[in-house]
Formats: sequence, C-alpha cells, structure tokens
Amino acid sequence: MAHVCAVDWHAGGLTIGEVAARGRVAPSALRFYEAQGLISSVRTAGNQRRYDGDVLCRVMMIRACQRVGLTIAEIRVALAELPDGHIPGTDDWERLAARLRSELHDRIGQLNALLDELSGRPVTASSARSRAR
Amino acid sequence: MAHVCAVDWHAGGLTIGEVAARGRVAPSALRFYEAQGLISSVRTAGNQRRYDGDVLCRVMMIRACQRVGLTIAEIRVALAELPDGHIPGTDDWERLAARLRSELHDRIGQLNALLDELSGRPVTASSARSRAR
DNA sequence: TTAGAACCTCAACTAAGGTTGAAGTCAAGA
DNA sequence: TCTTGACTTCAACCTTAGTTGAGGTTCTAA
Repeated sequence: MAHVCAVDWHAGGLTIGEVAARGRVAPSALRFYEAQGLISSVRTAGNQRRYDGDVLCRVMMIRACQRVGLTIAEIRVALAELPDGHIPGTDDWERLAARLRSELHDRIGQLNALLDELSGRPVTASSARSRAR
Repeated sequence: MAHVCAVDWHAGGLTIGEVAARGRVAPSALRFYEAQGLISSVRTAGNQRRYDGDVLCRVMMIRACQRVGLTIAEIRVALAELPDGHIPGTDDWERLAARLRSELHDRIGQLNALLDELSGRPVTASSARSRAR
C-alpha cells in the first residue's frame, strides 16, 4: 500500500489551486494557514505561491486535528516539530504522530473518566488507561 | 467512591452563582448554554434562575465534549437524549456515555488512520480498530 | 498577443462561543 | 428598612477560523 503522501512528493511547485483541490480545502483557507504559520510556500517571479507536495500532509493533519478539538495555535506548536530545511520523512511524521496521540490520549481520558463517574461505573487506573488509548 | 454529581443531587434550587462556582464556568456562559438549549432552570418569583444539582453534570459534560471537538449543536443533540421530566439517573448517563464514546471512537480512528499513513506504518483493519477505542 | 482562468492583496464580513458593561431588580443580613 | 451583593436583560464587543469581494496581476493556451 502506498504512502498517502508519497504520490505527491515528486510533485514540486504545486499551485494553490492544485493544493486546494487535492486537499479539499478552499484557497482562502490555505492563505489563512500560511498567515498563521502552519504551512509555507515559495513564490514565483510573479508573486504566486508554489507548494511542495508535503503541504498536503500538513493540510490533512490540520483538518484531522481540528476535528478532535485542537486549535490553530496548538496545531502550530505540533507542526513546529517538523524539520525546517527539508521535506519531512516518515520518521519526522512518526515523532509528530506520537506526540499527538499522547495529547489526545489525555483529553479522551478526561472525558472517559467523566463519563465513568456520571454513569456510576467503578473507575480504576487501569480501566481509565485502557479506554483512553 | 462517590458519584461525581451525587454530592449535589440533594441540592435543589442552586443559584447561577453557585453553579458557576462549582462548575468553574462564568455565569454568562450558563446563560448562554440556557439560551442554546443545553441546560434549563426554573425561575423564582423574582425572575432569578434556580438549578437542579444535575445541571453540574451537564456543564461538566459540555466542557469535556468541547475539549474533544464537539460543537454546541452536537452537544445539544447528545444532551437531548437525557430525559425531560425527571433528573437523569446513572442509566440515562450511561446511554449518553455510550453514544459519545462511539462518536469519539470514529473521530479518533480517522486521525489515527491518517497518522499511520503519514508515518508509514502498515495499517490493518484490526490495528486501526484497537488504536481507535 | 490576447482572452480568460487563476492568481495576488487587503478590507470587510460571517458564525461560533462566549464576555463585558449599562441600567435596573431581587434577596438577605444588620 | 436599608444597604449591598447577587441577580436580571439587552446590546455591544471579543476571539477564532475562516469566507467574500473589489481591484489589480500573472499565466497559459489558442
């Protein structure tokens, strides 16, 4: 099975319209994410944005993270872990994934603990742990 | 271990200030939640709000749900499952908890699947299932 | 080389989820 | 009874996460 982003890694110089279409986001959202420091682009001689293929991975991360309650500010911190100089590889994404899973683990754990208390379940440290992952 | 809300069930007629203090939310947020149909109150002869103790359970649910990405509209739908006529019991909260865990399971599963693909992990149906719960 | 689609910036607008402040009312202790 | 703090409504404002539109530029295919 192919890496979800590998299909686009060879595609340097994507236009904002191409990224928008492939990432199913509006071009205005991409400009907004760039203004917020979540993604970056290079400019052509004519001042138009061109993206590396890995921006699609970032965009998918952003959307998925938002679905589980992370704010733009929190996502910026998470994405800041990715390397600056080069296009992130699987090891870079793996580190980021580990951190996100850990953060999410805590939040889900809190909701689960509350759900347990509200529904009168006995709560043990191990039951909370297993349900939270 | 005591039920998290049991300590307040005997306390009928809580003022908005008392609920705000115990639930660690602003009184303005409680008025907002009421306007949004998430909580309800009765009024005194002098038009002041009085709350049943179970409103604290609702408020805690609301905050926890928001932390994991549910909107007010989604939380309203979830809380609408609770009974109208009487103060919800552990069975009512258990039903609600089950629905929420299921919804959350799906969202976390989506993020986990994306994280797996980005970090190049092999994805199997069973690995996705176990990580998502 | 020119039409038109796609791009640019900037400002104004939107919706969600509240907060703040003004002006007035209620409730509880001295 | 009176005062003082907690309460009421309503309108205006705030932040977050974008969208929309105006006015202008760039790219591409004929």
